[in-house]
Amino acid sequence: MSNPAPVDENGMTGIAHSTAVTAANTGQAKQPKRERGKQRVAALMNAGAELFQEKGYEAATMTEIASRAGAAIGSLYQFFPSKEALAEAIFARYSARATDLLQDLALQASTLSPVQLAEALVDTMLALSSDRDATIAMTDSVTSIEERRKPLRNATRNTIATILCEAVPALSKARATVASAMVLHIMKSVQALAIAEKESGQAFVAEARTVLAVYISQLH
Amino acid sequence: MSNPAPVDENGMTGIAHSTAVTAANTGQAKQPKRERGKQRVAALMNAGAELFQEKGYEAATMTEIASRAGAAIGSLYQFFPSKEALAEAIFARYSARATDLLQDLALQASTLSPVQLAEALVDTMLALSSDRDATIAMTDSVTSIEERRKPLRNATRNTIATILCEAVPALSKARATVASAMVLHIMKSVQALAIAEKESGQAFVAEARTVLAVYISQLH
Amino acid sequence: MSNPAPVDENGMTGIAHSTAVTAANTGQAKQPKRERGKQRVAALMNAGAELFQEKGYEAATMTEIASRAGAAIGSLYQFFPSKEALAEAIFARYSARATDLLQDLALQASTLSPVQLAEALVDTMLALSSDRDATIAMTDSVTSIEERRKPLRNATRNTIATILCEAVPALSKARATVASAMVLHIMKSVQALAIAEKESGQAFVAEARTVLAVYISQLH
Amino acid sequence: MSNPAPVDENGMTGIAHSTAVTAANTGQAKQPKRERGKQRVAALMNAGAELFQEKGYEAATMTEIASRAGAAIGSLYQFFPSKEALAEAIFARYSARATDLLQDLALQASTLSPVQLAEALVDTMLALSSDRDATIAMTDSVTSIEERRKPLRNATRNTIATILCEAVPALSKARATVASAMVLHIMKSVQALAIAEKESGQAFVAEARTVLAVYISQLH
DNA sequence: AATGAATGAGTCTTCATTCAT
DNA sequence: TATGAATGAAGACTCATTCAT
Repeated sequence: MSNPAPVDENGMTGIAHSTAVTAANTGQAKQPKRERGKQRVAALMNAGAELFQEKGYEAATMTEIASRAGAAIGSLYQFFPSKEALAEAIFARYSARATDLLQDLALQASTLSPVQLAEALVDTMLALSSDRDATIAMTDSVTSIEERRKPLRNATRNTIATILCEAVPALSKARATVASAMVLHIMKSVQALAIAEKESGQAFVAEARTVLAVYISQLH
Repeated sequence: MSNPAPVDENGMTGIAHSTAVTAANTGQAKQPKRERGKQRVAALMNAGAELFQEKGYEAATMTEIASRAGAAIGSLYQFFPSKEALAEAIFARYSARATDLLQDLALQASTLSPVQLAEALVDTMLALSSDRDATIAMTDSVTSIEERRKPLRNATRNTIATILCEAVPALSKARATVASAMVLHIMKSVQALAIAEKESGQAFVAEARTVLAVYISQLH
Repeated sequence: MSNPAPVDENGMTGIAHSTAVTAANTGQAKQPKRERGKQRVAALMNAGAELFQEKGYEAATMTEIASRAGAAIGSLYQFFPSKEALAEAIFARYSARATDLLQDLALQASTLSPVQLAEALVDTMLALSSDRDATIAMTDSVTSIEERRKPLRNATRNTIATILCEAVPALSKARATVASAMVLHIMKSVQALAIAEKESGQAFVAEARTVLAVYISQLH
Repeated sequence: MSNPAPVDENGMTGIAHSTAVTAANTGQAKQPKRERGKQRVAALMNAGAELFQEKGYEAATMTEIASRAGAAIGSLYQFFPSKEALAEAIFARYSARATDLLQDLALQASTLSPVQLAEALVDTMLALSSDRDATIAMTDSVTSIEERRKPLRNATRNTIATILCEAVPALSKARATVASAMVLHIMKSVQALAIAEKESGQAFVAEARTVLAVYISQLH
């Protein structure tokens, strides 16, 4: 909302389905043992993602994040030992989701027509929008995320390149690489244009599907 | 650099050539009377734009901005009464440049082929990239800029829509509006892809030109 | 170790053998009813004494103390209702030990030569060194201990004065008082010099015995 | 006051008179440029030394230190970028003073009788008492000071050993080394006993002079 | 006009203590 | 009784802004 058209790199890996999706794999965060704890961790991460996206990483305060999740500041620190750790956990969750989604798509790529593929890619983007804004907001400020982002982006592009090669058998490896970047960029228009503007959103999503289909169709 | 692929909305107005390009239109900034003052203001704004882009709005400190511009903190406040005022001045400069550039393009639009138009649009984007990153970095944190951005974007889209209508006479007003958003988004890929990755940058710029040409050509 | 040469006042009372050695005399600590409880209390106090000495009173955290004693934080609070209560219990234990030791020495003082007395005093100091560091570390931060320390010191001096009077019958009460303070101070060199420097430690202990013997011998 | 009998190692170097005594040589502290600044730095260091000694390093808060010096918290941080930096500056001042004082004494050692030497040593101690308590309070908590302390102590002992050798020509190097440690320890009784107890203080100072004279006289 | 020391509100983070399980 | 998650007051430190020089 406050980030009307953030179109950064996105992220979806070519690696097998991410094993863990919880905060723990990020590093220091204490793993919640009880069911209650899991819910709290999720609430905390959601609140963090929202606030990071609304006001930016630096401007979002840990106190407000805890407060929005209905927790005390101490509780937030029980699970995430630092603001950066929280940011990394959010990034990890986003990264895992993106990876899973694209991976699934790769499995069916060879059976899809350009139009169907375009639709599937747009849908993938729509499903990820929630954490994406937060991820973008964190990039400039959190060094560790800045570093993790490039690999994610490369993995994503590779997977898309693979998908393109399956959908368009004649496509050379080299062309697929460049094309994957453009496909990814066009996919982002869904978030940049459609989501930011609810009214005319539908028209933009439709346009994105069209452009993607046209672009994929003309690849050779 | 630190902002690998920031592809937000950009900004180019449909309004007549911006009247003032200096900080003056921000309202707060004191107008320097002599040449020396103008240079200092420019240096200050450049330093601010650089730092905002490198570290993000919040992380950039007024002290460091002044320091990079070779000025004392007191001098910075002499011209820009607050950090927000500095941010607005930088945004205003970017906004004015974008407006001017696109406005010029609109004058020649009717004489250009789709391919030529695509090239011109890409060139416009390349010319603006320096201040764009800073503008994006400021958006989340500076409320006043968040508000100014939408109008800029709308104006930009209108101008692009106008350009498209002139280049593709058969295009309806409604379609031109949606198309302008997509054109703008594709233009941003230049910054998102090409600038962020110097090595393969050229290939991406070329791809952007192609995609834009293809997209414009198929409009009707 | 981290307290290379802490030579504060020490503590040994002139009062009869301390009645209770456990945390009980602190007032707050709950008396454990079974053997297992006693062990746990001792473990907790030992862990506290160690940590207070290693990192200082403030830097030592209740969580780490419990953890080192192999107990949960809740258990620690079961026996010691506050950090200060734990500190007081440790002080009380040290105080009682010191009192007992010196008291025993007083009983035999009249039968000892200056050299033998010097040796006995040095041995007393060596026996107490473990808790002394912790006690010193707590003094600055825990008001209640700061207050308890002076009485302990006075009592200790009184007992030493008594010992000196028995060992050196000609000694006046007034002189014995001043001398006791100096004797105590020299005793502390054992901890300050000998313990802190393991290599040359033996030489220092020997020197302390000598000085003490010389000092006592010349009293009159 | 709250540290009635702190008798840690002290510090006086054998190196030539310390070059700089200001806070700057400690490391990061910004050097005050105006006269006003120097006064402020001194006030800040005095307040820090007082509070560290009264409540211990951890318990003393930066806010209270600034407040006692009549400065804002921000001003304190202008000169001392961290609590540790302040601690180091105080230690450096103490270290320099101690070095200077002992060095001066070494120059006249050969002309002094044991009694005169004893008096001079006691006077040296009295002159240093103000910063000594603070230094001791900082030792446990500030790693960098813990490390600096041993060298200071060694240097001090060396200088004292040199003094003893000049005063007692027959003294072997080895014996002088051990003796210097004991002399230093006895010197500390001045602070431990005399200063802590104002009433009977005089008697203790006198006793210290006596013991020192006796000890030095019997060296051979 | 230029300078940079001074200010203090606001941020992240820690940790003693409580209490539901 | 034992456990450890939850709480929030308090502390170190930063930085936008002011103002005396």
